[in-house]
Amino acid sequence: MRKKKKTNEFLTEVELEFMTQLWDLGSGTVRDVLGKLAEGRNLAYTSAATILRIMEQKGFVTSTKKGKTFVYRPALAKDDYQMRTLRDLSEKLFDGTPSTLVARLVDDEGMTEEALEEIRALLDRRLKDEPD
Amino acid sequence: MRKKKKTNEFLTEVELEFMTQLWDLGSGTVRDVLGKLAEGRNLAYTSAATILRIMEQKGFVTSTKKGKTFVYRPALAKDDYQMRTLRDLSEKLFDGTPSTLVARLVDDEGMTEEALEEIRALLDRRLKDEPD
DNA sequence: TTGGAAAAACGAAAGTTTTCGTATTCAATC
DNA sequence: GATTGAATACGAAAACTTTCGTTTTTCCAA
Repeated sequence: MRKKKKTNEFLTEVELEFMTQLWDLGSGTVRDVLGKLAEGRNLAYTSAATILRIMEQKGFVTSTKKGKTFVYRPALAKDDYQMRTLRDLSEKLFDGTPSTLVARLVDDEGMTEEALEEIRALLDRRLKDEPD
Repeated sequence: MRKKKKTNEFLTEVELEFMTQLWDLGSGTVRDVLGKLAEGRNLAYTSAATILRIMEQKGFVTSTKKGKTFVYRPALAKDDYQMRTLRDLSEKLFDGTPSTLVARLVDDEGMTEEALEEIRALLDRRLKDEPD
């Protein structure tokens, strides 16, 4: 029996790179996305097209045809994907305790006072407005 | 010119699985790590040995010989790796704003009140004890 | 000392990801 | 209808990851 093909619910590195542009654009063609990639990134048009086609196969994006050109659109919201990713990371690297995750963020010297305040404000709001 | 080999500072999925055991054990042999993997995980001894050997090549672990057996040890602290990972994730998926990351955690319905309190306590401590 | 069990060394197959070339399709225009 | 420039379709090479089989080395007990 052939090994079962791994159906990953997570984006690969390049897929994330592309999806980030699509989230930003809302929707776009191969050329739109390609044009929005980082400066030094030299990727052939056909490569970009292939990546988007694969992403559609995997269900990460949908497409509609406009004239002869495909317009791609994210099939999942960035928020949702962010949360899914954090759950996974929390599980895999933080022993399932999200507070350890935040602890590590807070330990980070690179964090500005402002960012920290912002985070606390978020928590205060959540703990005040929605007491379980 | 052959393409430069990508020197990734991050663990692959299987490497993380192994490193997690090593962090927990402090140090261990191939057999120690293998024995600590999840129940249904059927991995040949030689596979485990290969993975640890590769991890050593990559600099993620070090080894010393005890009798005829290698004892492996993490070459980086879990804390450090957690932070490195969060920085990367923050950059790649959260537009470089860690507070968005925490926002997504806080939005998570699966988060317990207790975990939220814990996180706020962390922040209060950090903001109180170390005012920049 | 030596036979055997356990570990290491090594190579390679199989799977996945990333990239691109070539062929084909398509629509607009000449 | 033929031409042509742009897009899609497809296959495959290259790189990396995951897994394991075979061979070699090593220690120890009989």
